[in-house]
Amino acid sequence: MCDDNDNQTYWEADVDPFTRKPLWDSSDLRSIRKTILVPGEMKIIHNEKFDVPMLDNILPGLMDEWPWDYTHDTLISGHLINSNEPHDLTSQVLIHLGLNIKPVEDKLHEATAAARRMCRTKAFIAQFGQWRIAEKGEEDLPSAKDATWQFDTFLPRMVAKYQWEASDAYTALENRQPLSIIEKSNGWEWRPPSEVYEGYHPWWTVLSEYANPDSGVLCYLAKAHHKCLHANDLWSIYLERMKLVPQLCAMESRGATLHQGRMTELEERFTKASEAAGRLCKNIASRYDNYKLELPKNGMNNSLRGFLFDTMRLESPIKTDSGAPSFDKNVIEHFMLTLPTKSKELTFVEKLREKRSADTALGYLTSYRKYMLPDEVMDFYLIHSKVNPTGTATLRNSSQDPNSQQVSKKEGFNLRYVFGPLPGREWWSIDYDNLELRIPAYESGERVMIDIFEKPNDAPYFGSYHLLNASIVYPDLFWPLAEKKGAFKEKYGSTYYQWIKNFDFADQYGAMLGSGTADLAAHKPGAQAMVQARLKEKNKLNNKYIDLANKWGFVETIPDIEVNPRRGYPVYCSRSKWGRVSPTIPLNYHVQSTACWIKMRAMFKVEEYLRANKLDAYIILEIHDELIFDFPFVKDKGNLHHLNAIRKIMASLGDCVGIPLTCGLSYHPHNWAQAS
DNA sequence: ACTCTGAGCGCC
DNA sequence: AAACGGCGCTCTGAGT
Repeated sequence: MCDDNDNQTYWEADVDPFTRKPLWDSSDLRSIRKTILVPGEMKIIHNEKFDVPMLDNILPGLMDEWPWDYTHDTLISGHLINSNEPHDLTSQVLIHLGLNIKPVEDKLHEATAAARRMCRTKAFIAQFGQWRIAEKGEEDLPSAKDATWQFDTFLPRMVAKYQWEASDAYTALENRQPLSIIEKSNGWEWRPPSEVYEGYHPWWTVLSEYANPDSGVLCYLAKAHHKCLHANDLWSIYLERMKLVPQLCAMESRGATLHQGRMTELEERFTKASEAAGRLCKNIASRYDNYKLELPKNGMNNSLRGFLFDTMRLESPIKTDSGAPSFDKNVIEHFMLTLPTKSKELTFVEKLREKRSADTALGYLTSYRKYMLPDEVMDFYLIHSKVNPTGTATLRNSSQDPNSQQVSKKEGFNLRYVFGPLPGREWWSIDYDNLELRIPAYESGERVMIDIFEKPNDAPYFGSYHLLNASIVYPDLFWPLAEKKGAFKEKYGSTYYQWIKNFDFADQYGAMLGSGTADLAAHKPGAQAMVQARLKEKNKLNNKYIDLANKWGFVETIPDIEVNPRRGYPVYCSRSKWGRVSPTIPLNYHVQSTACWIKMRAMFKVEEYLRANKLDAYIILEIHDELIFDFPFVKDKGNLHHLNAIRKIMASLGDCVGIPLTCGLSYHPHNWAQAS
């Protein structure tokens, strides 16, 4: 089924590496997948009545045989079966059941869009008044983004009803039945049913015709998923993973608190900064042949582009993905270093940077305003970000509306300042130390790295991976400063230390030897080759996972001895059109996902601890390798013993996958920005 | 009016 | 052929 050659197709690799059985229990996966590209017709489970019938009417007996007492989630199982595939119901049903419900969805979309258009016409408004149509940016629809029509799926039926009840035919009819609405080029008109076709206008039922198969197929999909999970020894992993659902729900509904006063304070400061910088930019531009610069609200627009590249004739050293000259923060950094001091150009670039930073921060604050809800305590508000445990191709959760995993901690723009505990509460955060470095280090047995983690107080590295690499890449600069803790960082904080940090992240995230990006970050040709020569074991591990990914299509997390010692969570790696997995992906996915598996298991045990001790304390935010806690305020860090216990629990989860771990603790009594 | 993409930028 | 991983959000500007 799966031989190791370059021409293997995407789905031929979906084989369990242990049993060598296809991960797919369906009869012919290839033909099913092909149907994704060929819209087909599905037998719609249709009910003649207007009202959506009970599920049991559609699928008799289902309720009796199905274990509904346990919350099953096809998103969780779908992700476990193939982390890299679309997990929306339409795609999953197509893949696992060979049913295409897309046409029903499309019909609903078409009808809703048409109804929305109709409601906006003068004739309609004259007859029925102004109806409210969902629009982007409305205050009480904060999560309405592009697919606003989805908020109006009730509309076709409502329009049909109003049109029918307003018609003369309706009142004239003894045996009252809804008529059909016919769209004509000159508007809308009514015809009695006999002139159209037998039955009703589709708008009466377009929503239920969408909803019925939607709920119906879900049951069969769950069955297909479960079969697949059992067949591939993934059931225990699934059950463990399902514990996440109620816990994330609880986290979401509790929310995080923020203080409006602090928010206003920042908004005022950033608004002033943005306006001042923007004015200066425009003034400078006007000195170039009276250039009328229109600054974008953020990022880039044609006016700014024209001024930078055509009028000022700046030559960007970096190109965007599409090959156009870029002017992002790296380019700005470049020009700050190279443009002549006191030149108009330099001032412009500086001011543009100030404006962008202020605008970006303001943008985030605006989005927090959009989503925040009043709390019971004066001037405090709540934000309930949505957490999606199947939102990434790895085991990370994604966060949405707003994304609370990207709250700025930039100097001068630290937005964590607005978040913080209510009066009478306090926040704590615990994060893993070097989680994503420790995993490959211990897994590969890379002694040099392990020593750093195990001797955090010893010279020359004092527990710092950055310093290790600095010693390899800049030996002449490093070794004279090796004996004193912090000396290298102090002397080269904005140059070599910063560069080696950038290098480390590039290397950690898989920058390829030969591409030169890591070397560029380190400002030293050959840097990556030097580091890789020292870290042979880690390099071998990288190659191992690249090979595995090419062979099987996925890599696995390190097996958890408490859940399933035989296999880990399979994480699928996408292939390029030439059939091979990009070599930057496999180790990355493996490490990132193992890290998140550990953190997820830790969350369960921490929750147990909190409840077992009857604490009025909660996990309120999760940021990949970090948990934020809301505790009742106790003076003199009176909760410290609990936090230390939790820290121990979190670290102990490393034992399940054989990675020794430690955690760091921060105390936020006033706000999230301030830590002690 | 709606749809889609690219660019830019925040976090880990 | 080309390689720095994972995300979400906003605005732009062109296309439909």
